[in-house]
Amino acid sequence: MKISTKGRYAVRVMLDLAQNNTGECIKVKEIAERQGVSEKYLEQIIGVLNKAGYVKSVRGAQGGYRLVKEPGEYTVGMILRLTEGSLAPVACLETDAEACDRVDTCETLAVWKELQNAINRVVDGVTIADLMYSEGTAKDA
Amino acid sequence: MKISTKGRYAVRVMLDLAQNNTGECIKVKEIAERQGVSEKYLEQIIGVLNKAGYVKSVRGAQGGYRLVKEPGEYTVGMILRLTEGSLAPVACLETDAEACDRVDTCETLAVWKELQNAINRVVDGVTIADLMYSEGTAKDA
DNA sequence: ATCAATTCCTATTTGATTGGTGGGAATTAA
DNA sequence: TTAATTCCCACCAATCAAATAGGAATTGAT
Repeated sequence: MKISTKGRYAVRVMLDLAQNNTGECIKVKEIAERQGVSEKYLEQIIGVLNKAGYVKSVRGAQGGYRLVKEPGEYTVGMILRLTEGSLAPVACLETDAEACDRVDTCETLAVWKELQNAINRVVDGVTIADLMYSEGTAKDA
Repeated sequence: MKISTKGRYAVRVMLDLAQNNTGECIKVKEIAERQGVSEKYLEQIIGVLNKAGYVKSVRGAQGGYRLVKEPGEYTVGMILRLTEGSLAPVACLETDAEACDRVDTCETLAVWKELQNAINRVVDGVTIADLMYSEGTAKDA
């Protein structure tokens, strides 16, 4: 039940782009330095964000990346689902799941559904904009 | 972000013991047959439940397992934490986590904390007794 | 006393996934 | 033309998931 570095870094990349937005392109190298993460690895991750249209790339010298939309329009859930693949806590709840033959009698399915809903409510309720000025203070804790 | 078979099977074992309780010992073999899962694999899993004192074993012929407490006293969270290890969505929220040097400035920590709380609320709010008569109907869905 | 059923213990295996690294082609502003 | 950058893909090491396997220890029944 862990979110992988890929998903976490992706959120941090989006947040970094939002916080350091000056209208200019931001290079992977800069993000990697600020975030303390391998440039090569981030390249891959931001590539996914790019293909999905979450960021816009400019190739060549003086190139880089910028957000396509406003920070408030990206939920953490969107980013995680894109990079992690799925947030379903069990495979049989995935959208493309092949039917489990126990689905009609599975007494545990109810818990996993509740869990999935709870997870979705959190990640879909938080946007990059929400993270921009929070300085590490959780609503709860 | 998946719950492994180990955790899921553990919940099903506990539920099976609860539903098929006749006062007699229940053998791993029976559970394996009912649940459609490898006997040898279940052996390992129930061994963990046994060491933790969640079930009581009787060795030798005519031996088997039974629940120690009432079904209502076992939450899904207890069982999952025991078998999965931890339900924290990121390593830095684990109880024995070594401090991340970004902890003071980490803007994303707040989301992970919320997520963890949401997960805990669900799994700690559902007991084996709750699952016993549900027949696959989720509160939501 | 023996036997068969059962739990208990631990090693091994297979495949997938995670978390990267590395090389180099393509693109483009200066 | 060159240097900076994105883009693309192959590869790798370590870890984990999900079992499988073999046999020792225990015990009720005969």
